[in-house]
Amino acid sequence: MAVSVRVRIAPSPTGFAHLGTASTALYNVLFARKQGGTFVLRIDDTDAERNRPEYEALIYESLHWLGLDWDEGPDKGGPYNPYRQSERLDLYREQAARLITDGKAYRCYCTPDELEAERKQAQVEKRPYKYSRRCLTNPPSDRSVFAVRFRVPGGEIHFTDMIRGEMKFDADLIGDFIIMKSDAFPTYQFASPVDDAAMKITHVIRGEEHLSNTPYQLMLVDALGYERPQAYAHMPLILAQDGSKMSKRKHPEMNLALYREHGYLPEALVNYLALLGWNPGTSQEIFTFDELAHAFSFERVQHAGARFDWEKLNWINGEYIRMLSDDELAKRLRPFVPQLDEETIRRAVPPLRTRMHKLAQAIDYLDYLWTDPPTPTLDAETARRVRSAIDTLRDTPWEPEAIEAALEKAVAESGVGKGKFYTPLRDVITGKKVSLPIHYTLALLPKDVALLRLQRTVD
RNA sequence: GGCCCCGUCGUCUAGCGGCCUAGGACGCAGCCCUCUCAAGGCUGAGAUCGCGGGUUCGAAUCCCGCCGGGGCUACCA
Repeated sequence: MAVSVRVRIAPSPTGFAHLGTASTALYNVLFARKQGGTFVLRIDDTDAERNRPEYEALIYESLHWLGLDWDEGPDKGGPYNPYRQSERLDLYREQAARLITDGKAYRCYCTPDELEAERKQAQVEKRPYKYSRRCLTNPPSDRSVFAVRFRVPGGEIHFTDMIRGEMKFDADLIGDFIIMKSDAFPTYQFASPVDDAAMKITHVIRGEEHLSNTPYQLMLVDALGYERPQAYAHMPLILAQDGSKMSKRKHPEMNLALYREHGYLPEALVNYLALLGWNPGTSQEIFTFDELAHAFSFERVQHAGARFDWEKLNWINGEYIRMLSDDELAKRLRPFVPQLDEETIRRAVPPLRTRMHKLAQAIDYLDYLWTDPPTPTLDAETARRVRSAIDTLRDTPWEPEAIEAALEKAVAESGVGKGKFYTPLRDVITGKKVSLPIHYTLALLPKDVALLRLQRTVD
């Protein structure tokens, strides 16, 4: 009888919500949905120094925006409350005490400086560093501040990674590591496996940076007598364009808020993220969420890190924009052009939709509607053509089709081509070299305003 | 330094011993459409499969070494 799948993400609220969190969350959700399992959100706020509640809110917000909703979490509760590690401190302390009682962990009174000296010494002697176990064999009696160190049993650690297969680590190479900090907070290495066990997590899906951490956590799981998770999956990292690891400092694309601000559709970002490191084995590029959940499998996850590529994201986002209905696109455009009324936005959608790879670009096409462009100086011949445009437009119904027809007639009579005729009109109306097709450009502007802008250049 | 993961067009990738003169997508170039910009259509350039050895009748695919990148080795997660 198979127990139902339970997966989790455990982000740290130490800064803005970032891309890696979204990516990991996505793979967890995809797996959970496919297996009919449960997706848990746990807040890993054991770094008292750097955690901030507002960052936690940012995580909720970003994940909700992406549609990656969780079944259990600090905000909605669940059978394994609480879901914030800072509220589970008693559990970690109890378990650490149990390990100490069992002789599987011990108090370490070494100061950071002393440990640093040990490490340096090892480096000088060109030998791999392992904690000296000074506090295990010969603890000082005159100190009171301590951390708790796990007594690493050594041996070989085996586990299954759903992406890479059977993994094997030599734990004799791992030194005794700290599980409880001197501030009585657990380290990640400790809190994570304790909570995974307590919350009955069956599959641990996380970034590749945790692959080497797995033996640490498995030793703890064994020492505590917990059941091991069924399997792990370590997802390839998302790299910056230059192939380096993404850093918050140098790579703004890490910040999830940025995507919303620029007008990337959450479903497009999800689609892109799914394709970064995974492929369906078919030529399909655009997926609904359900299609992703259905097609997803760890066997088809890439083993190497993948570089983030704006161009591909832009293309996918453009595809999604073009697939939206007129009304839906108008609705999503609203926050980007608050200067415009709904009716105007709605009328701008048809010519706009093929011209954006992100929603914020609408501003470049539409800002002439609320910004008065400078009045250019026209030569005599151009002025003559503008006058003829004014004449024909004055009696034309203010609709794109009618305007187009009227203008084409004026063009034919002018003896010059459309390009020569329309370019100055575009310049006068928008002040730009690029705009929506001229008849839309005109139609979106109130007729009197459009005629005024034209008229004042020829007066 | 030690341990672990990884290495196919610029990028994301297909490939799991012969179907590969290495396929697709993004991007790029040209042409068509066209009032600008897009979108769309059509064509095209682009990878000696990191390098060097093996194994094999035959290797991008298997093995070894090297090089390169990344991760872990924290009282950060």
